[in-house]
Amino acid sequence: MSYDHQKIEKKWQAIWEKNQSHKTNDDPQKKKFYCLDMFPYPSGEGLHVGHLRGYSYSDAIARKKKMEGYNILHPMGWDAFGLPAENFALKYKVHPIESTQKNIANIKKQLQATGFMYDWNREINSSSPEYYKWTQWLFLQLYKNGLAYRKEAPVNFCPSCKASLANEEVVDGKCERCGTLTIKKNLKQWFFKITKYADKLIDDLESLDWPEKVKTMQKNWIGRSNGTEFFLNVLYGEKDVIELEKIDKFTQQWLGNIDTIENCVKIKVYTTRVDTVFGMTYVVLAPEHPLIPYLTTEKYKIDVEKYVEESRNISEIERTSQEKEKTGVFTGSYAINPLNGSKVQIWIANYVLLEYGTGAIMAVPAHDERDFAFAKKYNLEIIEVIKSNDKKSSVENDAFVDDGILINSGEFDQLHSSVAREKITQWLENQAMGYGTKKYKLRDWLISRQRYWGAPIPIVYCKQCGEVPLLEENLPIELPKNIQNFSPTLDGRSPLANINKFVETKCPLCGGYAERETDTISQWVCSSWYFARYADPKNSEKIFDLEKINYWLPVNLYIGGVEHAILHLLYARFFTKIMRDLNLIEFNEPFTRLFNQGMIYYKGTKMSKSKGNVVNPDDFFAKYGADTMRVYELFMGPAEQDVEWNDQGVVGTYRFLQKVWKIIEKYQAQNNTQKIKTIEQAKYSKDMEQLTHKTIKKVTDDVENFKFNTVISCLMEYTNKIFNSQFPISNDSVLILLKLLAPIAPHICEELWHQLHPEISEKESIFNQSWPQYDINLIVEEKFELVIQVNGKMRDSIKVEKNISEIEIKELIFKNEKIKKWILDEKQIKKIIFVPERLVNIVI
RNA sequence: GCCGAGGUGGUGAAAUGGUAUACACGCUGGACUUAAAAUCCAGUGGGAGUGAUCCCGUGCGGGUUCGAGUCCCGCCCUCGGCACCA
Repeated sequence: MSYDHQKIEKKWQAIWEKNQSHKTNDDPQKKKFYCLDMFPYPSGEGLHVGHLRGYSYSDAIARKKKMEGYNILHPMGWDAFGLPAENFALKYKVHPIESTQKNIANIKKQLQATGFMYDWNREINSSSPEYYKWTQWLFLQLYKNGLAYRKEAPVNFCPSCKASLANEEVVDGKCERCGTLTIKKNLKQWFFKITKYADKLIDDLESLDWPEKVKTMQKNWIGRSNGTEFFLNVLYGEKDVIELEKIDKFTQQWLGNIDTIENCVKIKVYTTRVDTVFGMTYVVLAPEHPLIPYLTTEKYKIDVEKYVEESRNISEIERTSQEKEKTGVFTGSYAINPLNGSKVQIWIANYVLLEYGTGAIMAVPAHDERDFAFAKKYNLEIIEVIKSNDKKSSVENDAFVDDGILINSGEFDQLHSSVAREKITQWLENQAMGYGTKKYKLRDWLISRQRYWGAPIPIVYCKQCGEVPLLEENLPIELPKNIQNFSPTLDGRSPLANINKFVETKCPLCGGYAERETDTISQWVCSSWYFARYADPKNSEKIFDLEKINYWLPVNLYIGGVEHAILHLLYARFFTKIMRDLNLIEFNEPFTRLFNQGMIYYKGTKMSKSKGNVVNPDDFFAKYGADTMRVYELFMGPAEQDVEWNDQGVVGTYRFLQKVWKIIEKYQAQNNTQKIKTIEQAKYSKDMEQLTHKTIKKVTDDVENFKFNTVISCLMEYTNKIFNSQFPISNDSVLILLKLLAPIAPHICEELWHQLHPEISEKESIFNQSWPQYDINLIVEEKFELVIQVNGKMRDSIKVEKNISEIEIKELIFKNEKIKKWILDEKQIKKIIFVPERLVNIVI
């Protein structure tokens, strides 16, 4: 019987299904391992072999861990809400509920055909009311704890998706999904206060076994900086102070705690380089800064108004253009440097952003590249206040931006930058003119979407009571199903707004007429907590049971693409911290270890159906089988690296599996009762035993380190050794080969295992066998290959006893014909380097 | 510009500072076959030589070392991420 992959793969998938082999039971007595894949969205295009790479890694790890005796949680589910699913439904004019179900069924079939050991009893679907009930419930918990709020703000809006986006969903000013340039739109939107957790989200990264790249990306995204905020007294024109009463309420508020100091207007600036404050030669406000009208003098009014108007229009369209030419305009007013009392011009410029810091900066052209470029352009003064150690550099041509020794800085001269920052901040604090503070680039998370296919936000608006959260017992608020038109609208309102039956409701507080919030919750929220639900997926009373959470969570290993480095992984960490503060869980970080598998390219680009360059798993499985695909995908190259799919390369792994099959055939055909007869055979048998244990060690270690490509090459070598031998195959070597290969190629190994054990029932499985252990004593060799080098170049190698002495080696060297050629006279030898159990190097 | 990863045969790629190119693909030759496929065997970095052998070789230029793909310094290129964040 030859290797019929189609037959055996179908056979074992059916048997595993029938016996519920992959069902996970909570068993507090057993050590657990939670191995999680990022759940996919149920795309209408189905999966291609590129999608299956990450799943193949996690399945191999999960199966190996199972053989090592762990209780495994290896679940799968669907990130079913959101734009892709909805757009698919709109395109094919079906209801998203229907298309989502269909797409899920299709992908599930593909995953099952690949033979992954998911426990489908725990399948979850983020678009099912049983699930989004708890998404809504979490929203209410955030709301009650002041972590969800509604605010009118200029938000990123995608004109093509017709929905608002979170900052994280805007890449280079474009919609992360469809690539359309986003616009700013003033909308009343719901936000989650992720900024409250900024410090924890940075600091807790330390403890995680994650790729450094991802940690760095998150750190940069949160963008924490330490600096100083301080106030500058302001003069309207050259000499008049502006009294606070003359400023409108909004601007007063915006300026913050200014009125606690004096009764006149000050500008607040933020800097990380307060050590350079004596080099301040002007101050810059962002074009949207609310103080501008109060500061602009008559003489400059026309210029300023024109500039502000222009930058308002430009900022929306040209924000993303590569050429970021700095422009600006003088207001006519001045600010006073609190450190030395010098009077500096107040400018408006496009390179200062309102949203970051205080929307205003002190400009130190000598020590900041942007200020330098601006000062050169507008001919503003440049004062050097930091001396570099490097005598050659000067602030004539470039800003000097490193730390150094202060000069031209009064009492702070001669201090190093790092000391000066502390001293000057202290000085400002003593004068009540400033303080040390931290700033973040991270903004609060915008979660409302003006789309149909999402969980409705559980809030109503009542004429009497205002904004009212729904009662928990009334959850879920279900999406209306029987509607004709769920297309997004152009007016920035959700399609739900047109469904009176949905909108009109009663106020939970007063019972009077109220209207529902019609925006839905971003699908990123749904995926921010799903990993916890798998521990208790069917609980209808609680979001999950704490005991179950305590057993299974956190996730031991999380596998997925690097494209989620910021969005999903940041949101999930944020939700974990919230759930912990709500005492729903007792851990701090959701994913202890993260692994990002590389992408598979095909014909030069990323596999995708729209580009027509996919390898369809259904076709592939028919030709070579799921096991071959799994072996090939892991063999292609290092797991974290992008790799190119090669149709020809596949056959090598197919041949490998066939060879494994033939070995078992050969083993079964041979007479296994024969005793070892010859000396050669005895030696072979000993060498083979040693190789077996070496192989166990290598495979075990490399799987742990995700080096599956070398795991497979090692198993290929082992297989070749067994296959090419003229001597009978030992029982040990075939059983161990099958066990080591089983996590990667489960079907063929299960089949061959059963062929070797015809007496056991099909309920038994190779995956209930224990992972092979190696005996370190058997790996140790008595002899080794001694490399003989002359001047670092290998000239010969000889097999010698392990405990050979240096004197004995010397004798061997001088007897060696090949080496004699290189050494004419022993007096030539300068020295001899001995590397124990490895080599000897003769230096002449 | 800044941060990160990488650059090794015809190709995918191996290599705790110690035999560079394991494993696999492809290619060449051979066996089997009427033939092909499949399978099996041998060879396969470049150069010189009948040959044993020798020389040169891990993006480029230096350095450390008995010995460097690996460590250090300075460049070049590719790919990812960030980018007026004061």
